[in-house]
Amino acid sequence: MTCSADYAPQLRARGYRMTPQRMVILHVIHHSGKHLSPSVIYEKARKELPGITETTVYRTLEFLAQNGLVRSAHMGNGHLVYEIAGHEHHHLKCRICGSEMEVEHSLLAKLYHQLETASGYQLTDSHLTFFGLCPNCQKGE
Amino acid sequence: MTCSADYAPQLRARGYRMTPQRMVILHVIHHSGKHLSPSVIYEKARKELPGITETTVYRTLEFLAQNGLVRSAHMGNGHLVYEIAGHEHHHLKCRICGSEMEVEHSLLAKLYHQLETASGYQLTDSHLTFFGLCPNCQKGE
DNA sequence: TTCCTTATTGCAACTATTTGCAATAACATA
DNA sequence: TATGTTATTGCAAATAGTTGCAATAAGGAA
Ligand SMILES: [Mn+2]
Ligand SMILES: [Mn+2]
Ligand SMILES: [Zn+2]
Ligand SMILES: [Zn+2]
Repeated sequence: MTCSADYAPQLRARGYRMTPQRMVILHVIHHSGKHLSPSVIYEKARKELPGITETTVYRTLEFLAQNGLVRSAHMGNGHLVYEIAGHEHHHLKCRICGSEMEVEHSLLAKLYHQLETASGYQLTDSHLTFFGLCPNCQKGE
Repeated sequence: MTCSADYAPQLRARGYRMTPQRMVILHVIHHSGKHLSPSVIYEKARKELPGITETTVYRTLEFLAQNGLVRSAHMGNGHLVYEIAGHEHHHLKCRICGSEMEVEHSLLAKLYHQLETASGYQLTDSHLTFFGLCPNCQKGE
C-alpha cells in the first residue's frame, strides 16, 4: 500500500488529511488499472480494512474525483465508475456487445480548442464516453 | 395532449403500444423544452394522470430513450435527465456556477468522422456534456 | 363489436446512493 | 510528546432507482 504515500502530500497541500480509508481506496483503484464501480471498490477495500463503510466509499470517491486524484465516468449503464487519474483519454463503447476502446485525448485537442474559442468556456474535464457500433456488430445491421 | 398522436405510429410500427402513461410522459417532456429529471416528470405527469407510478415513469423514460423518442443526458450531478429527441446537440456546463450552453452537433461532425475512421466504430449517440469554466467564472480563478 | 394475445402497468420488495449528525482521529502547533 | 482544532468517519434514516410477477388493457383479428 505504498502507492498512497504519493497521494498524501497532494491532499495535505489542500488542507485535507490522509486516512486509512482513503489509502485503501486509492490502493484498490490504483492497482486495478480499469474502471471500477463503487460496490466493487467497497468489496475490495473491505478485505484490507474490514470496518470501512459504503457511505465512506461513496463520499471518498466523490472527494477524490473533486480533487483530481481519480476520475469518474458514465459507461452507459447509468452508474458511475472510477479510475486513477492518469493520462487523459476518452472511451468508445459498443451499444450492442459492450466492447470498449480507449481514445487518446490528443485526438480531441483540436475540437476542445474550437469549442473554447466558440463558446468562451474553458474546458476542464476530459473523460467522455462515445457510443456506437463496433466493427463486428455493424455486420449484423 | 394532441402531441402524443404523432408518436403513436412510431411505437406501433415497432410492435409497441401507445398508452395513457406514455402519452402523458411524452406530453410533459414535449412541452417542457428542457431537460427534466424523472422525479419532476413524475410530479407533472401525476397532475394529468394521478394513478401513474414512479416505476412506470422510470421504465417509460428508458423505453422512450431506447426507441429514439427522447434523449437522456448526464448533467454532472450523477442523475439522468431527459428531453425530447429533436435536433442533435451537446452541452457545455460550468463547474462553478452551473450555467449551461448548447453546442450544435455540426460543430463536432468532423471529430465524429475522425473517430469513426480511426476506430472503425460507427458512432450513434450524440448528446454529450462538456464541463469547464464559463467566461464569468474564469475571472475568479 | 367482441375476443384474444401479449405488451404494459402497479405493487411490493430490493438494491443503490445521499444526507444529517454526533463521535472519532489526523496532524499542526506548542 | 501532549493538546486542540476540525476534517473525516460511521450510523441510521431518507431518497433514488430497479426488478419479479400477477393483473390489466391496447389493439389486431374475427
Ligand atoms: Mn477511462
Ligand atoms: Mn440536451
Ligand atoms: Zn459490438
Ligand atoms: Zn460559471
